[in-house]
Amino acid sequence: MSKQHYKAATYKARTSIGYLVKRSHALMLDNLEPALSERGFTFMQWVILIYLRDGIAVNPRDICAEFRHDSGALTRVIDQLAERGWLERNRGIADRRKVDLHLTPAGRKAVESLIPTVLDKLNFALADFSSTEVREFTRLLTKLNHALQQRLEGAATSPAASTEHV
Amino acid sequence: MSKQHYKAATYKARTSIGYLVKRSHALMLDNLEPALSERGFTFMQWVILIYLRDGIAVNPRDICAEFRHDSGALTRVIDQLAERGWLERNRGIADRRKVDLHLTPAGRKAVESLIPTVLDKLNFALADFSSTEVREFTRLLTKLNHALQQRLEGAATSPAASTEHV
DNA sequence: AAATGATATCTGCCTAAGCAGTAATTGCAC
DNA sequence: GTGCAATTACTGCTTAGGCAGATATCATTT
Repeated sequence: MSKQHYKAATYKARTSIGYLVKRSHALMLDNLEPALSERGFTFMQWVILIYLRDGIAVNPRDICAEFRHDSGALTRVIDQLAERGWLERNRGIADRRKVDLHLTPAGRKAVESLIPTVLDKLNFALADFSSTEVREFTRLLTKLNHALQQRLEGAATSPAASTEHV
Repeated sequence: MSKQHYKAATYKARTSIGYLVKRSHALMLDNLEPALSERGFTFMQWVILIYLRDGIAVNPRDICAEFRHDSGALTRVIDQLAERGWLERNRGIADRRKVDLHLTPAGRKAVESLIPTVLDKLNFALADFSSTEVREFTRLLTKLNHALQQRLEGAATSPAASTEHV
């Protein structure tokens, strides 16, 4: 049985982790998106480009899993990026179902030029935080993600798991 | 000048607060939404109902500000909730531009019946966390939100503020 | 009090995300 | 090896969110 951090008698939505995470996400987007849009990029386009830079070569499937984005929607974002010459698609050689994505030189240049802007916005958001706080914040978020990822995967394979913790 | 928590030379998207927050948000939704949908509610419907329960009576404007939701989209979600008899709209008495929202008895019953499900999912997500961790996590998220909220409001009134921190 | 500007809600339009179904390919059981 | 289930990417359809304008009301200035 899981710990009872929240109890019905005392629960207020606005102090719950769920609400706070949702709000943080929205505020971070509002912080970043205008800067990207000025340079002609959407947030999802940026996400894919930076992921390609960090991961060298990847398939749409990996991006869907990492960013929990819809597979159909992703195909269309990749279409846009390919049309503008920032990445290329190649059928996977080991597994022909897959599509290997890699940045073109122009794409690499574009993403590198965006990085300072994004870092600036990130540092802007965390200006009041000490290094220790950022480190602890990172640790807690990673821990939450890791736990949820594992639990959700488990629930997908065994439907009974959804009530298992009740 | 803000602290330089992130530097271009060492930046990896997957260890940044921005990415981690986005991912947490997505995973929390995946955790909660199926349970709500089983009971015939969407996430946004739940959000409005619980906010009304906590805040007694509120206007759409407050919900937009709190949840950073589009005003037009919100009108339509409220339409749905009103049609199903869970809340009622009244023109504001002090200010006739505003609309006062309040739960009907049926609406209150509905939201109360959903709370255990939601708490269960929240506790499920935080099962590995100690009380101290949850408290610190809450504090850090609140701090981030508060900082961003203030900074974004400032940027809205004075456009120069967007580069002020560079 | 008249005029101007700001605020709150709503409406229509457009884009993007979510969902279901398809085709191609692979892995596995037998 | 054949058959069957699972995986990957894509396509069409539906729905919800984002954006720009319209309307009604209020606040402020003169």
